[in-house]
Amino acid sequence: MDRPHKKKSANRRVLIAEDHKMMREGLRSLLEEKLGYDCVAEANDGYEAVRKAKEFHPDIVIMDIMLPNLNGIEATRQIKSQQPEIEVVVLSMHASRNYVLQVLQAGASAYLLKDSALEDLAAALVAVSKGGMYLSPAITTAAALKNEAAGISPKNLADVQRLTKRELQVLQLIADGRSTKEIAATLEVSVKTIETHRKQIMDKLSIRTIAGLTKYCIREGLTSL
Amino acid sequence: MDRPHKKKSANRRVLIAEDHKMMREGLRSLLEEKLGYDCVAEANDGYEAVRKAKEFHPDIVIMDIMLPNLNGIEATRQIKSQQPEIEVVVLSMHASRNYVLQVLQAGASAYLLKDSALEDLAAALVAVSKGGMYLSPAITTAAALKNEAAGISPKNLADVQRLTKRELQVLQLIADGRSTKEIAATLEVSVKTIETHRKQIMDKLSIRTIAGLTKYCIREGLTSL
DNA sequence: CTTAAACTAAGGGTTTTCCTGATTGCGACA
DNA sequence: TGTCGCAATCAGGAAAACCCTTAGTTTAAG
Repeated sequence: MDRPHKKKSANRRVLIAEDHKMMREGLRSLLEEKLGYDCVAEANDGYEAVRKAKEFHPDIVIMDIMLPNLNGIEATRQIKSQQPEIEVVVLSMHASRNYVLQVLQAGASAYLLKDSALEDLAAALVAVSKGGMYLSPAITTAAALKNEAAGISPKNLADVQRLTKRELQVLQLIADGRSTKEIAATLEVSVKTIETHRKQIMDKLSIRTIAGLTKYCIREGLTSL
Repeated sequence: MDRPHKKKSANRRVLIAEDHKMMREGLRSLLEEKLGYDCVAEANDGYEAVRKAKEFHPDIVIMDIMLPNLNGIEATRQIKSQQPEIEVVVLSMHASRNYVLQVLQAGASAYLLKDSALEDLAAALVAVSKGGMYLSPAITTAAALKNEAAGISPKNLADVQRLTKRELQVLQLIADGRSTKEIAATLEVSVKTIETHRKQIMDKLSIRTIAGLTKYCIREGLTSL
């Protein structure tokens, strides 16, 4: 009664926030032709997503996590803080554990990998319509995550966040392409120290290669391309 | 007459090579519902694309450029060398000039950005069906590129593109985080050989670190995050 | 047939990494 | 006020990777 746009016979109204037009149109086609949803608007970036969510009051927002200008997580946070009745389904390329946590914190109700099947999307949409949650089957630690997300506190905010200041500093330098020796010189400590830090970092992140660390840094915005 | 599968009344048959299932299904929906094509097969990576092209003999292959294991360019090259009558439409995230050149060299007939509109895809498909070429409008240097592509010679190919097939292969594996030893094992050659390739790559690209190579690969779409 | 370029690889010296400890200093907490 | 945990520092020695040079084979081009 307080949501006049919700008529029993109408399809559920969806906003698609995704920066690749082709993906967007593909999604729209899937949603409209196969799943019977109504795509009332599309957004190219995070800001547009927030604006159009306000303008169109969709029931559901399908949100790509990697949006220009304002990323999907932040956009989700803003939408949920202004219109908590809107359900957000986040689409992501990667099954990165940290991401999932952040996404759930931001208030999203579903985390779907982009290589999930249509059925998964359908399942996610049904789940969130009923006020439930949905995590991609591929997210193996789903149950654990939910628990974590429930009792969230800065302490258990992902192994990842447990990097110390020094380690972050070193990690950034590694991803910038500096050698261990250079880093040691820059920070004015011994090479051995940097080696230890690197090992710690790799252990904490469960990443075993420089290439992996670099990618991680790019994902986390610690370095640029 | 030498292509018995081409009947006047049948829809044109398409193979989709794209590693994200959701994108794949979206594309399939667009192609089948809106454009009247027949998606006869889907491929998850480059090798599968080559295999399924042989198996299904589609008229057109829609090929993502960023495929795991064997990238879209190499897959295109292999398909075109075995079945030159198949037209390949390459999809890419980036409007990277070098890429376009490589793609055309590999024998593709169209280069489309993933944020093109459906009409662009439709236009590209029509163009290649008629034996034409199509480049995304966003590729500003399109005309210049075509000329370059016509009179291609290894010399003017930009330092960057002088990487040989083998070197590209090695580069991709490096950026994926494989060690020299692992790469040697994978390609079944000696560690020394890989070292030589790596050195060649670094010389050609003027990049001296793994982190740099990784970033380069990400920029160029040779690896994903 | 000659040349060039891609791919392969070895030898041998240098550097980095990897693994296993160890020490110091600092805040927490009983 | 210990002592516990943890961040930050560093070392030794073996293993791996790196660097530089040289070179054989194959293949495509002229």
